[in-house]
Amino acid sequence: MSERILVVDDDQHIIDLAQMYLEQDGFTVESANDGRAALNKILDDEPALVVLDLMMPELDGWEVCRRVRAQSDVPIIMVTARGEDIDKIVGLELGADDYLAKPFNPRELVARVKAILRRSGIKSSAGSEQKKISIGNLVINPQHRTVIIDDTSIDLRMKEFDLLQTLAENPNIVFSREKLLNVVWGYDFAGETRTVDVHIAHLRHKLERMSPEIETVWGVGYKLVE
Amino acid sequence: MSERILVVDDDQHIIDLAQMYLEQDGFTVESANDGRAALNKILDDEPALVVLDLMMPELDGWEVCRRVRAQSDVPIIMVTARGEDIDKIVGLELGADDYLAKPFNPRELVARVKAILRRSGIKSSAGSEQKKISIGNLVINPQHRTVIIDDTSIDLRMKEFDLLQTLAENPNIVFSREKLLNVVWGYDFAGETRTVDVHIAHLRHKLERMSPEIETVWGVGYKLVE
DNA sequence: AACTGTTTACATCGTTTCATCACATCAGCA
DNA sequence: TGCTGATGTGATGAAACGATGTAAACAGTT
Repeated sequence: MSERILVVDDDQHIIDLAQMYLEQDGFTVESANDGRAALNKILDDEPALVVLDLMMPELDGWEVCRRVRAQSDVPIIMVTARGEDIDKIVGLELGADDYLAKPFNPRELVARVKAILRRSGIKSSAGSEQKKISIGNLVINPQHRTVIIDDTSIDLRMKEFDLLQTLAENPNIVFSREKLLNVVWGYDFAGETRTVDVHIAHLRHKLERMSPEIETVWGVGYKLVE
Repeated sequence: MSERILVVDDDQHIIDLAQMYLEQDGFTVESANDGRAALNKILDDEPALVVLDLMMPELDGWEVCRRVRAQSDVPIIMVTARGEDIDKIVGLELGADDYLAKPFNPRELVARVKAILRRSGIKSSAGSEQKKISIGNLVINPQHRTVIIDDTSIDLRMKEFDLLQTLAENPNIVFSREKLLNVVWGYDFAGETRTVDVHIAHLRHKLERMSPEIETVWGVGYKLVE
């Protein structure tokens, strides 16, 4: 039986992205688009954890958090725009358990959800540790953030690693540049999609001896194929 | 009361073609065949806009433009042979408001004239927006450059669309291949008239379900009949 | 300065669009 | 009917366009 996570945001795109990643790790995701709907779902459905956007119509995150806390100890991860007063959010007036700055990397969201659930003593049915990925002669260890090809360790930079991990988690699946920007850079990264190309080029250069290859799907994006 | 446009060119054929299309859209057209006559007309008659060929006997377009600018802010569209130094023309030394490369499509000339007049805040008495064309089960939207037959969108290439639009704007009127080349390809397109036939064939194939038909008028040309 | 990441600039590649050719077919006419 | 020039249309190659690869310039951190 998997934990139910409630994701609350007025932007459906963010919900979709979070949902995709949480479900991939074995969670069940419910969603709400405004504070009032969120409040109802939290009290009625009793999710194991709530991801709550601060800025919302109807009832904002602060108010939802305050009202929930009056009746429940459900863990809450607050999502905030950068620059908002972080101190007030965590552990203080509001009693949120953690926070995440926008734009967030969905993989980081998953990591925090797992961390909080672990801390709360709830045993996640989702494999609580990230597993090694092994494709051909490529071995990725997400815990240590290391990449090994034929027993040789490869030194990757952060973006390169995230990019490779994303592709390797779903081999043979094509990722558009936009999708990669969403996942690796965060959902509202404002820059050029061409940036992806440059990191792909770096990866190809460093991973010359890798047996799975990063293939270009013309007009669409990239995929990793064995 | 319609705007007066002055068209200046040493080739009477170009003037005639431009005049036909501009008048069809509700403008009044005056013309001049050389730079000196142009200068006089501009200063005496004060047209709302000037279409000026760069290459002319007596006074060339550069010189005319320079002298006009000394006394007047009348919008000028410069017509140039391809490959001439565009940057020098628009907004720089010469102060022209727009330019058009030869050979130009008369429909595009009309569009630019309207755009400039709109930008200049002069309200065109010509219906300033292109209207949809609807014949039988055929609907053409020139703004979006879309073609719909029986609620099904048809994907046309640029030349195909221009050709169809030209025929559909004057249903039951026969267009010779030369006329179609003038209007769709530009007035001094040098190629084969048979090129028209090929595009007509493409159109007939794509528009099989269209109720108006493209008819061949033997020895003359094509027309669209309901 | 060293390091990382982003953007820019230009070369290259793949696709689409177009013009022309080649040949088949057709309309008109004797 | 047979002839002739006009038209229909698939095939082909060239050009235009847009996508991608990649080095190098630039910007921000540490």
